[in-house]
Amino acid sequence: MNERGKPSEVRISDLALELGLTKGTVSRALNGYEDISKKTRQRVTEVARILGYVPTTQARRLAMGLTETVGLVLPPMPSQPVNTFVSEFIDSISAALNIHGYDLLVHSVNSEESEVDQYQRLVHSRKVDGFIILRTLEVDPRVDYLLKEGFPFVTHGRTARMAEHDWFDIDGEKAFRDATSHLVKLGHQRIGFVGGGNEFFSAQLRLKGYRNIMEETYDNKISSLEQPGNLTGLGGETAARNLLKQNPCPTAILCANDATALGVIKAARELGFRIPQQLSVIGYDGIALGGYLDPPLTTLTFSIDASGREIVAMLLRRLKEPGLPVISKLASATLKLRGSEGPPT
Amino acid sequence: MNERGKPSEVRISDLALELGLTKGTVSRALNGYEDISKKTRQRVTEVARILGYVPTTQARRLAMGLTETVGLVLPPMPSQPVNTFVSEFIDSISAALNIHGYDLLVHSVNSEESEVDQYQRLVHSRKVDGFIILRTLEVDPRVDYLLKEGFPFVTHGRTARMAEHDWFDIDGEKAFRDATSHLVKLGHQRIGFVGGGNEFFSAQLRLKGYRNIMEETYDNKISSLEQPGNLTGLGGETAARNLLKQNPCPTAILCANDATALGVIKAARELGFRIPQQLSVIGYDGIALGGYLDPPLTTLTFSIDASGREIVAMLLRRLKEPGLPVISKLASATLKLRGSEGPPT
DNA sequence: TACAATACCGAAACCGGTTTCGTTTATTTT
DNA sequence: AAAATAAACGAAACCGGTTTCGGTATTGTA
Repeated sequence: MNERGKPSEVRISDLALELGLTKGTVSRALNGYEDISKKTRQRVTEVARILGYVPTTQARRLAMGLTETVGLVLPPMPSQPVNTFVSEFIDSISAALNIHGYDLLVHSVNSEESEVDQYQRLVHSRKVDGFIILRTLEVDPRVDYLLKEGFPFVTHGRTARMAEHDWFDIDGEKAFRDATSHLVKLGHQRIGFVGGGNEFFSAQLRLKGYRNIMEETYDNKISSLEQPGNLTGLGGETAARNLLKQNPCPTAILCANDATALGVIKAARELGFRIPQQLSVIGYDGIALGGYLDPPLTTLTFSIDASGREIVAMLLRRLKEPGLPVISKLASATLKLRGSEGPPT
Repeated sequence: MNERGKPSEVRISDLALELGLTKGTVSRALNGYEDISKKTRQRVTEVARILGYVPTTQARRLAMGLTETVGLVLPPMPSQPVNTFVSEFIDSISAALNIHGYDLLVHSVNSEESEVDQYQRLVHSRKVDGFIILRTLEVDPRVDYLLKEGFPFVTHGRTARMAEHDWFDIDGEKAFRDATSHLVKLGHQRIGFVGGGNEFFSAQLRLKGYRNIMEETYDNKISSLEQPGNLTGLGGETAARNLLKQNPCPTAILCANDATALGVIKAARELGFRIPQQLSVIGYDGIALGGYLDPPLTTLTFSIDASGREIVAMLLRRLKEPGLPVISKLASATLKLRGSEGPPT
C-alpha cells in the first residue's frame, strides 16, 4: 500500500485521470456544483471513496485564500501552575473548532520575543484567520496591536477597550458580591480580600464586587483589609500573613483565585488558624483539586467548556461577517459551597 | 495602511515588480541561493524589509511539499482533571517546535468519532508531518494505525510495540522501587498499592517496581495489598476503603498517580486515619497543588518541560531522517519528600 | 582576438487544489 | 427544421510561493 514512510496518496489529478475528466470538473463535482450532472457527481464521489481521495488541506486553503485556523498564544504560566483551566479550555475550543472544520494552532512565547511579536508573526505569515486571547490586561498590548491591524479576535476577559472588540467574560463583580454577601449573612464583619495584580482587569472587577457589598453593608470601607496579590499561591501566603497579624484580624478572607486561596490557607494553618472555625476562606476558579482539600475549598465556579464553546461561536461569527457590530457576552459564576467557610466564632 | 479588516499584505510578485526582477529571482535571493549576486541579494533583502514582506506560509509549504506542523490529539480527560500536565506539556512542546519553525496543531476527539479516526483524518488531509502521542496504552490503536501507515510519531510512554517506534518515558518501575524502598526503610511492612487501569502500560510498570521491592524484601507478595484504580480521585477513594478495612491494615499506601493519592487521603481521613502518623501516602506526578495539602503530598516528580523538549527533538530528528533506527529515551523521576509519609507507629 | 567557462538572472513548470469563462452537445421553443 | 436555451464539461487562469533549466553578458584562458 505504501512504501517507506508516507502513505501513498491520491491527488485530484489522479482522480481526474482515472475518471477521464479534468481536475476542474472533479473539483466541482466533489463540491456539489449544480453545473455537473447528478450522474457524474455520483460517479466521482464513488471513485473518490474507493481510491481514498482526500483533498490536501494546504492546497485547498491556498486556493481559497483562507487558513481555517485559529491561533492561541499561551500566556506565560506561573512556575507552579495549579489550575487546569488552560488544558480544559484548549480541549473545549479545539473540539468546537474542529466541528466547523477549523484547526487550533497553539504557540507559546519563547523568552527572546515579546508576546506581541508572536502575534505579529502569526498575522504576517498568514497562519491564522483569528485569535483567541486569554488573561486580558486592562491595557492589553495584544488587543492594541490586533485592533490596529484590524485583525479578528475574541478575548476571554474584558479590557479598557472592550467597546471596540468582541469579548466573553465571567461576571466577576457579581460573583464577588455574591460571595461577600454570603459571608456577611454568616455574620462576618471583618472580611479580608486578597486580589490579583492591578493590571488584570478581572482582578479589579472582583475587588469592586467585594467593595460594593462592604460599603453597602458597613458603610465605611477598611482599606487595610484589602491586600494585593499576584494570583499565585506564594502571593496568597504573603498577603495572608499581612492580614492575620492585624488586630482585630479578619474572620474571613476572599481570594481573587483558587491558587491564592491555597496560599492563604497554608499560611493561616502555619499561624495556627483552624479553617473554617477561626477563618473562612473562599476562592475563585472552581479547580477540581479544591474538593480534595481538608476542608474542601469553597469557591466560585463556572463552566470552562461552555466558555470555550461560546468564544469559538463568537469568533466564527466574526470571521464569517467581519462587518458585524461588536458582540460580547457576560456569563455568571456560581458559588460552590464546599466547607471552607462558616459562621465566625 | 490597511483598509477594513485585513492588513494590506505584500506578495512576492509585488516585491518582484518593485525591484524589476522576476519572482523566481526574488525567491532565490531571499533564500540565499549562490547564483544570485551578493549585490542583488542585499538589495532584495533591503526592499523586502522596507515593504514588510513576509512569505505566505501556506504557499511556501505547498510548494515545498511539507507542513512543518506537528499534531497533538488530546486524549479524553477525566471529568475532574486535577493535573496540569497537559497544559504544561503543550507549553513546552509548542515552544520547542516554534524555535525550529514548526507549528503545533491541537485536536481533540469529539464524541462522534473514534480517536483513530481523528488521526486518520489528519494524516490523509496532510495537515501534519508527525504526531506526539500521550497516555499510551499497552495495546494502543493509535500506535497500531500510525505504524501501519508508516507515519512518523513519538510517544510519551511505552507500548507493547515499543521496539518498533520512537518513545520517551519516565522510568516508573525504578520510581516505584525507590518509593517502596523508602517506605521499607522507614519501617513499613504492610505497604498497599493503588494502581491504574491495566490498559495503561505505565501503571503496570509502576506496579512492577512496587512488587520488585516487596518480593525482594518480604519474600512473599500479598496480593490483597494491591488494589486496582483508574487514575482518578474517585478510584483512589474506593481503593483506599478496600485497603483500610483489612485487618491488619496497611500503614502506607503507594498511589499510581497524584489524583489517586488525593482520593486515598480523602477516604482515609473520613475513616479517621491521621496522615502521616497512621498512614503514609505517596503519589506520582508531582502536581504543584500537592504542596498545598496538609500535610503536603510526597510524590514522584519529573520535569515536564524537559520531557517535552526531548520528545520534540526526537520527532524532529525522525522527520529529518526517516531512515533512522528506532530511538528511545528513559528518564527518571525523583522522590520528592514533602511530608505525607513517615515511620509507622 | 577568438573560445570556453563562469556568473547572474529570466522563463516556465510545479505544488494541489478552486473558480471563471467558454465551448460543445442536448433539449426546448417557435 | 432552424433558432434559442439549457445542460454538462473542458481549458486555462489563479492562489503565492519554490525550483529547474536555459540563455546572456561577463570574465578568464589560450
